[in-house]
Amino acid sequence: MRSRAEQFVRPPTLTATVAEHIKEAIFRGSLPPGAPLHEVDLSKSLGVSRGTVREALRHLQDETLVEIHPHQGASVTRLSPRKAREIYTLRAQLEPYAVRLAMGRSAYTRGDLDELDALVRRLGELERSGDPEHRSDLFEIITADMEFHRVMCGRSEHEMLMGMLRSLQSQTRIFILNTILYHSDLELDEPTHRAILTAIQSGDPEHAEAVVRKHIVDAGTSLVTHMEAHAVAGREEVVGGRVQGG
Amino acid sequence: MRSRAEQFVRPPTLTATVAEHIKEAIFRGSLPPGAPLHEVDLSKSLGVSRGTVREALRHLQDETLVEIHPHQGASVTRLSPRKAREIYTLRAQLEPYAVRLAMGRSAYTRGDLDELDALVRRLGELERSGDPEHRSDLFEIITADMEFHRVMCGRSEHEMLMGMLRSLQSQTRIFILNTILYHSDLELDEPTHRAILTAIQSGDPEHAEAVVRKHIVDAGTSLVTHMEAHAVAGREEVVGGRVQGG
DNA sequence: TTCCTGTAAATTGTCGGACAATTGGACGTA
DNA sequence: TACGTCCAATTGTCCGACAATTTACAGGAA
Repeated sequence: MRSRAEQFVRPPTLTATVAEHIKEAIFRGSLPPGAPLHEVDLSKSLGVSRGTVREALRHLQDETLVEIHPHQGASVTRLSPRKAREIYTLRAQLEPYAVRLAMGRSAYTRGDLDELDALVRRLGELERSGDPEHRSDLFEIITADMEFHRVMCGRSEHEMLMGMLRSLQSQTRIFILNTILYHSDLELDEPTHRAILTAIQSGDPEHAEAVVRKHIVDAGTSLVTHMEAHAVAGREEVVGGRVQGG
Repeated sequence: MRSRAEQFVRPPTLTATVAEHIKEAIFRGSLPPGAPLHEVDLSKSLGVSRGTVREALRHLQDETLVEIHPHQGASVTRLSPRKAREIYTLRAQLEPYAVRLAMGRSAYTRGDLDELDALVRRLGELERSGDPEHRSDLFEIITADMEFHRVMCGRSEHEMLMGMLRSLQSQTRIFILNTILYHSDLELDEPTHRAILTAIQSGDPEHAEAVVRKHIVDAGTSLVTHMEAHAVAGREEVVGGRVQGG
């Protein structure tokens, strides 16, 4: 919280709003991986010009949430075990580092810890009450999960690092939502998140770093194993647990 | 290398060409940090439409090479010690990791090592013969430097990691070009690059990793110290501290 | 049938002009 | 000096148009 005067919420540019809208649809699963993003259709259904849609799509491309093939159009980024592995290995490198940075400066306030605690509890409730077979429930679970990671890393006060993590976590959302949905042997994240919080509270940066890294490595390994088991040899692209022709 | 028939060089989209053109100008220093990027001027001087220029600028924004302030226009990203520290700390995290990945799979071929060796030698020649007070000489030196790092990390075969490093190295170019230029107490990079290559050839991943990390940490620390000492008017916060390793 | 080829439809890439929205600065007044 | 108004410059967004390219399909040849 800054002590400065209140900042008014500026109306963001239309392009940003459109990009946010599409992103949200991807996060919720209404736009699954591979879904075509037709410029004219989008501009008509959103009531904006084609140019604005184009700009929004380019931004999402740079966030690697959509793929653009020249003269063929844009589509939601497709999934592959390889991409999953890359995302999780990078997160396993960067998130522990962020936590170490924050702890090295004793940056977690009492308020931060309370916030993390609340997020862990909320995650637990959602995981117990929700049905991961339902997109809306799964969306809530993933949102709580990502929020925990965001807050956890936020205190690093490392702007560029946070930018990278935001992108990686966005992509993580797509993977979890569209992979787990069809196979509900989902492991609960509440215990590990609880363990992370405890480690942070312990005040030992190296310990916390190790716990965070292990959590991410385990989650990544589990997801990748899963995807590879359900992928058909020779076909790398996987969408929503089904194999797409090449 | 695919065994398929030869791939013809596709004419890239105009937007990509324009973005590349502007990027090159930034790398060469003809567009220094803070330089305004006027949409109409650019479109007229490049002979393309304003929309194309806009798209190109958005891409460069997502690469954090230009800043866009709503209704005020775009400009080349400004420098700050903080940004320098962020860039180098991230590189110090990611490049050693890339080298470790590559060495763990024994991915460096004889050809790779020869290529790296040639780059080290070229760097040495440039550093000895060039005058770092001249932009064109400095540009060549930096290009050889970055090329070494690119090849060094390229064998990691980690697409997403390479994407991040490409962006970080692009920004590194801006920093070096526009900081060193005015203060020629430049440290020669040939010896450290030589040491890195030797470490890679030694076959010990942990050793190589450590050498790479030290090189980047040292370079970052030197640059940040430099910037803080010579803080220029118009720059924002100047915070103490040095680039920390892993 | 299967393979090839050429044509047409669909979609994106790029252009130019137009106007609204916003900003920064010049100007005038107290 | 301080303050409020007006104006010019620039970006944000829209529209319509056409070129370039890909894809689908129909039709012909082996």
